[in-house]
Parts: sequence; structure tokens; C-alpha cells
Amino acid sequence: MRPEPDLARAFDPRAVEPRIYARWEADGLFHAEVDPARRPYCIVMPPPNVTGDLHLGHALDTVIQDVLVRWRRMEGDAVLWQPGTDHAGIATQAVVERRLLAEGRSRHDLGRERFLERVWAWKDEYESHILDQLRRMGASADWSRTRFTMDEGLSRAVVEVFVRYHEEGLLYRDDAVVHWCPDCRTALSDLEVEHWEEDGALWTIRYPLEGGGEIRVATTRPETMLGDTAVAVHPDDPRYRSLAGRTAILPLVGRRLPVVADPAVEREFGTGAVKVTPGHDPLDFEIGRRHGLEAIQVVGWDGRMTDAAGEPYKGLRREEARRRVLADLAAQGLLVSEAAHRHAVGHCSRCDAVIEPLVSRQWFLRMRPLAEPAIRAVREGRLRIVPRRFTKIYLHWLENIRDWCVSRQIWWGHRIPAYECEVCGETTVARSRPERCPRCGAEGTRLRQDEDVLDTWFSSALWPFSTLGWPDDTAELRFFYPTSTLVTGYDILFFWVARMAMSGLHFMGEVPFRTVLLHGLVRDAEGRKMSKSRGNTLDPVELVDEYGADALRWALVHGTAMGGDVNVGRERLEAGRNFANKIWNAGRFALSQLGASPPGRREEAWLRAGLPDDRVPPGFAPADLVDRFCLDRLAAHAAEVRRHLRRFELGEALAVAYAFVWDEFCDWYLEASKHRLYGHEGEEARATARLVLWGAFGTVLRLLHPFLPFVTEELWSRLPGARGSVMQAAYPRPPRAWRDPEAESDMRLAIELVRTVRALRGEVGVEPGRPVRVVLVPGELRPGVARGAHLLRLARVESWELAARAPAEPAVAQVVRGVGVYLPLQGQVDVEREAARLEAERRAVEERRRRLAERLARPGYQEKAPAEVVARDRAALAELERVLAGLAERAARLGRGPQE
RNA sequence: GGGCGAAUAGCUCAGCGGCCAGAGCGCCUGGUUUACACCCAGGAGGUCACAGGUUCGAAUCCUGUUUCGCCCA
Repeated sequence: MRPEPDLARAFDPRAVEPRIYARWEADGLFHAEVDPARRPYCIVMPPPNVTGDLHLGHALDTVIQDVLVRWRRMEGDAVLWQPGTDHAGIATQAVVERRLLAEGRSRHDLGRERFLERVWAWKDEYESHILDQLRRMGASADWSRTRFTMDEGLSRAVVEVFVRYHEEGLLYRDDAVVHWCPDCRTALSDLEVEHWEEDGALWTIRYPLEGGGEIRVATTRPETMLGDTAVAVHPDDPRYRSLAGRTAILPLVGRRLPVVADPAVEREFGTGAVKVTPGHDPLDFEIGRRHGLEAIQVVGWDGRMTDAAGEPYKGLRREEARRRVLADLAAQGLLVSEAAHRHAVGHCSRCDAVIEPLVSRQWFLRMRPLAEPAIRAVREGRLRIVPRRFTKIYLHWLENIRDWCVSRQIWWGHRIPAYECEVCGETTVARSRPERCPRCGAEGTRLRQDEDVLDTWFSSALWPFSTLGWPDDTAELRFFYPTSTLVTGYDILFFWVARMAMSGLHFMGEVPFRTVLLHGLVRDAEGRKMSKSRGNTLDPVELVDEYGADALRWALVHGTAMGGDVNVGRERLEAGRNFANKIWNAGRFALSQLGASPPGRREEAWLRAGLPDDRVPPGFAPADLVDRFCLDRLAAHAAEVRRHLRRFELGEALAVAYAFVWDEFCDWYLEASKHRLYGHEGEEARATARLVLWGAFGTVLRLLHPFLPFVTEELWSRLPGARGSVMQAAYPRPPRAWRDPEAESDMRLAIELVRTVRALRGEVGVEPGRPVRVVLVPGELRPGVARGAHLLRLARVESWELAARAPAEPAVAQVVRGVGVYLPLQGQVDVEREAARLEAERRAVEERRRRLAERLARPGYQEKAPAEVVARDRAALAELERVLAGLAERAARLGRGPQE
């Protein structure tokens, strides 16, 4: 039989994927329904930002989720994979502003309303683009439920949460030193600041004291001295105790500065005396509060010196002001020294600008009370983090959490639902614009809504319940919450995961997800971070075009450990493509053997055998060794794959499936079945072989489907008798009764015999095409040898015989598991070489035997080691001894020459 | 400064108490076998960073050292 003519020799993903995906969608196979009869399984997709294209990191995240979701669907759960996108406040606003800039305009030229229209247009464009990219990877999310963080419903959730936090006293507004990005022109949370070690300097400056003398202060930021309102020393510092209470004169400015004593001063740093700038340093701000000092803002919102900095500094950039201040101090002889100093400098995580600590009025969320339940949930195991090592990191962050600055001075985002009365100044937080000012009764038109918007993560923190309909009490919420698994990168453990845990517990009274599955970053083949500037990025959609989605998925999952970074280069993509092609060709072969006949009753039974609660159908006890071996391996590996999946070891699960399909299913089962499939052993044998092939191959497709959805679906659709989509078929749970240790062991022996003959042929140089004759001297393993010996055909053995002793004629030999394998090769045996080969072999085996014997003789071993380990070693030792005996016999014969 | 993690084949990585330590890629030798050269068969290649310790037994657990990486301040 020939392969079906319409099956290409190589798998062509481009010809197959769009068609298959379209059919899945058209058939509504991704759609989730609330179904109390089944177990719920829900994953909320981490919403990609609508800033631009997806990268390989998204692909990794998506593929992991899709594997889980497809698997659980096949297990019969009611599966919801909830998709959506994130508005990504600062980032999206920045890209749209950049585009405007290209037109020579700023957002202020457009005004808030028209600017937001532009951003919405951008969002619409990129959201659909992103969703298409996800589809290209094979993502089986329920697109009919796609949400966006600024949807009407999700916005309502944000307002509700803000108001409730406020009512509970958790949300407050205050003046405080915040991280200010002068380029983004907004306040940032602690998490949005990156600290880099930089080479700076520590300058020591002389501040004259009123009434004579001086005090020396050390600083890394001399330009802020223009805003100094005190000098501080430690109260217990003997060097300065007498100076507290005196007054210093601020150089360049002339301001009178009280010398205050405060325990916050680090005595070991610099001179032990510090300048106090409450307007530009959080620690100084605290000192200022304690001593009633004024906070003067000398660096403005734009990063330039303010009027308060005075002439000639106002209007200068921070760096310029620093140089000027230092020069002026030096000119006056007030600069004592400059020392090289490495220190951490805060940078905006988005634009890299140096962060300016500035005093401003912002909204803060009190985190301590919210963190407490989130800590307990993890400690008590209600929320599990995988891999476990991230648990400590999560707990440490929550235990040291600080209040969260949630207001942002940008336009794109959820506007803060706070209204200030123009008449009396009262601020009201409300679900909608109040009719009147609750304090003075002024008209609603006199109330002005807060101009600021909320941190993007404020809405993301609600994602697991806001997408399911909260604050309404929906069927989805009741059925799917808490969700099952959250899959995301460890880089947003604090930004997102911890905050979801807190808000979920607070508003739903339950963890938002039972398990957090963290993965790493995608790096290039050499393990370097991918970056546009380095030019080593790979675009996931281009990779899908080039290698196919299955190949991409394989590359991202195969052999990777959860929580670790994944290195992806083209070689890996090729390996994935090769695997998809391998399956494709195994399928071509299988389909060509099966023909188009509809399944009989036995096949029906097999199909059902994949279902969890089924028993082995009576028709499935094939007598042939190869069939029995196939079922045994299928049962063993399917169980192992499922075990790995349950433990979220997707990389290992795929590695197991891969090795099985390639090295056992294709290399041995299929090859060894050909003889019967070709009808060389009669019609009955052929029918059975086809039946097993049919069922086994269908099982392989089901087993692999979560990982390689396209190639498996394409082949499934051509498998006679396979109904519907492979997505809907049951995930393989072969019955235990398929396990067959005897078949496994016999087959392994046969495989070793075949390999031995192949190796011997190679060593002696028998032409690959030339048939040979083999004599087996089985020793004690006679039944097993006899059952598998016919497979020697796979080594081009035309005839074989079992003999009690080695053949008299010249032969090359090897001993395997105590079985002597002889290739009688008239005139081709080089006695010298053969003797040397045997001796080398004997030495190697003897070495192993010696080590094993040593272990068995070790004091305490036999008593303390588990019985099965000891038994295994004893068996291995016995076998090695048989091998040695065989080798010795062979060597002896060789020595005596060809004639007995 | 505090914490976490990693050092295993030429490269990138799995394995994390018990088989002669594995995979992908690379390398060497063969190959027009009626599924597949995106393939098949055979092969080379490793004091599992170093030093101690626990154990019948350590790549695997503990301690220390060295070198890298990441997170937090």
C-alpha cells in the first residue's frame, strides 16, 4: 500500500494550521459554559499590554496555559480560559504620545478628550492584532469572553474597589515624598523604580556656623543643597553633641539652618553630619516632619531647577545645576573634598530617567492589613506557588510591604472617582458624580473630578474576579472562582500576583487562584536576554510562519523546568519542526496501513478505553510480542505524562512523550510491525496488527495533542473512525492491564539482539544490504529469546537458529544478557582482531562486575538498603557473570581455532 | 548590605538519595530498507566547580570555598 496521495511527504504547517484553527473556532470548541455537573477548571490569561506586538515571553506564557487548558478539557473538566488585554497606562500613553510627536504635536495640543480618542483607536488596532497573534500560537481561549481592563464592566469594578477601600479607611490622600519620573511626568510606585549601581561621588562641603566655626556635611547630590532647611547630626555622636541647637549658614543661598539632632542620621556615613532637604529625600522628609522644617522644592516636575533654587540655578537641568553648584562652592573654598563613591541610583523602569524624589499629594493604599491575609493564604497552603522556592520571595515582600502610591499624573487609565468641591474644598469619593457637595451642598457642577488616573496594576489586581463579572454576582463567578491555575512570569510576582492575592482575598474572601505557576524569561540560544538593541529577538509569529506553531510550542516547552529561563534559538525550532514531521510521517504510514475502513466493534471499544472509567475491552489482549510491547509502553508512558502534568512538569511531560514516540513507537513498534502489516504472516495477524496500530496511534495523537495541537488534529481528522476533534477526545488513561512486564522484557532483549547484530555487522564491515545468518546460544533465557528472535529481521538477518553451543565455523560474537550472538562469516573473521575485541569487552564487563560485587559486599548494604535495590543488584551481577562466562567460552573457542 | 539561585558532554540544558548520569544541537562512520534525509543505523565525547561531612550508598542532602546570575534595599 502506498501513502495517501494527498498527504505531503513533509508536514506543511502553513497549509494546515489556519484551516484547523478556523474550524475549532467555528465549532465553538473553545467556548466555556458553567456546568455544575463537571469540575471547573479556570485560567485567567495574564492580559498582554496593548502597547504593541507580543514577544516570545508571551508565547511561553500562552503555550503553557494552552497545554494545561487543552489537557484539562480532554480530562473532561468544564474549562474556561479567560482572555483579555491590559490598557497599560503609562506605556500605552507613551507610545501614542511618541506617534503624536512624529506629527509635531503633544497631547496637550489635542486636549484630554481628543487624546484619549487617539489612544482608544490605538488600543482597538493593537488589541485585535494581539488576539490574532495568540490565535497563531494555537491558543484555545474563549474569545467570546475577551475582556479589556477599561471595559465598562471592569471599570465599574475599579470604581467599586476604590470606593470600598476608601470607606474602609484603607485608601488615603497625603503629601509625601514619592518617586517622580520627570520624563513621564508622573509619580510611580516603589516597584516601578529600578536601582542601578552607578559610579558617583561623595562630596564634603563646609557649612559655616553662626558665631564662628563650621560643620562639614557629606552628600551625593550637592544640587539639592539649595533646598536645605537644616543640618542634622546623631544625638549620641560625641563629635557633634555640642553643635546641636546652633545655626549654620547655607552656602550660596545664605539661609539660616538649625542644626538638629535626629537618630535617623547614620554616624558612619561621610562626616556623620548631613544636610537636610525635606523636599527631595524621603528620610529628610521624615526628619523635617519631626523638627517642623520647611520642605522647599528646588527640582521641578520637569527635572529642572525651580525658581526656589534661586539665581543663577533656576531653569538648569539637575546635572547642570550640580556642576554649577560644585564650581561655585569650590570658588568660595567651601568644597572640602570629592571622593569616588558607588551607589544605587533610582531609574524609571519605563524610560530609564533618573527618578527625582519629590513631595506631592497622592493617593495611597494601606497595604499592611491587605497583606496579612495574603501571607496567611500561602503559609496555610490555600495558595500554592510553583516552584516552591518563590514562596519565600513572595512572603518576604509582603512582610515588608509599604503603602502603595496608586495615583498617576497621566490621562490614559481609570480616572480616580474623587470629586473636589470648588466652593468648600471638600473631597468626596463616590461611585458616581455626586448631585451635591455633601459638606456645603454646592451643585454637582461645582464638583471637579480628580484629574489623575490609577496605576494600571490597580485594575489588573482585580482581573480574576472582575473578568468573571464582579461586582455583580454572576454564575461564572460562583462556578469558576477561585480560579485554578495562574500562569505568569516570576518577574511580576509582586506587581501582579501578590496584589491579586490581596484584592481577591479582600473582596471575594477567597484566594483568586489555587496555584500560581511561575515561569522564567525567554532568552536566546546562548542564554542572553533578548533585546532589540542587541538584535537577538525572535518574533513568535514569524517563527510560526517559518516552523509552525507546533514547532514553536515544542521549542518553548520540551525539557524545560518550571520557573527557569528558557533558551530558544533556531536549532530548537528545527528540532520541534522535526518532531512534528516525525509524527506526520508516522501518521502517513499508519493511515496508509489502515485504509479508509470504518471501525468495527473492537475499535469502538478501544476508543472508549481511553476514557477514565472504562475497563479493558476483551478484544484487547493481542498475542503478538510487538503488540503487547506497544500497549505496555503506551500504558507506562501515558501514566508518566499525566503524572508530570499533574505536577505542572510540562517540560518533563513532553520529554517523556517525545522520547516514547520517537525512540519506541516509531523506531521499534512501527518497524517491528511492518512484517505483519504487510501480510507476511497471514490475514489474521495482519488484522490484529492493524487494529493495534489504529488504537495505539490514536492514543499517541491524544497524548500529544495538548503540546502539538495542529499536527495531531490534522492526523486525527484522517484517522478512520475518529470522531469530532481530538480536542474533545479523552486524554489517554490506558488500563493497568496493558502493563506487561514479560513483553517489555522480551522485547528489550530482542532489541538488544538486533542492536548487537547491527553493531557486529558494522564492526566487521558487512555491507548494509547483505543478509546474514545468526546463531544464538541462549543459555537460560531460552523462552524470551525464542519469542523475540524473529525481530532479527530488522538487522537484515535472513535466518537464525538457536543452538546449545557456539557454532564451529568462524564467527564474530558478542554476549548480551547471557545470550551468545554469533555471526558465522566464512572467510571474513580476523581471528586476531576478534580476540582483541573480546578481550576489551571482557575487561569492561569484568570492571562492572567487580564494582557491583563490591557494592553487594559493602558492610551494612544488604541489611540497610531496600530489598528491591539489593535484588536488582543481585540480578545484575548474575547476568554479568553469565556474560563473562559466554565471553570466556567464545575466547576459548577462538583460541582453539576454527575447527572444533 | 540582605536574600535567592546556578555551576553536569564541545554548546544550551534536564536529572535533585540507589540502573554502565540523560536530551536537543554539534561531531565521526556508514546508508536510494516501499512513513520520514525535517530521516535511518552505528559511534566518540563527562574526576556531575572545589574541599570536607552525613549515609550501606551522594551529581542529588549538609557545611565551607571559588566563580557567575537574579531579586530586594
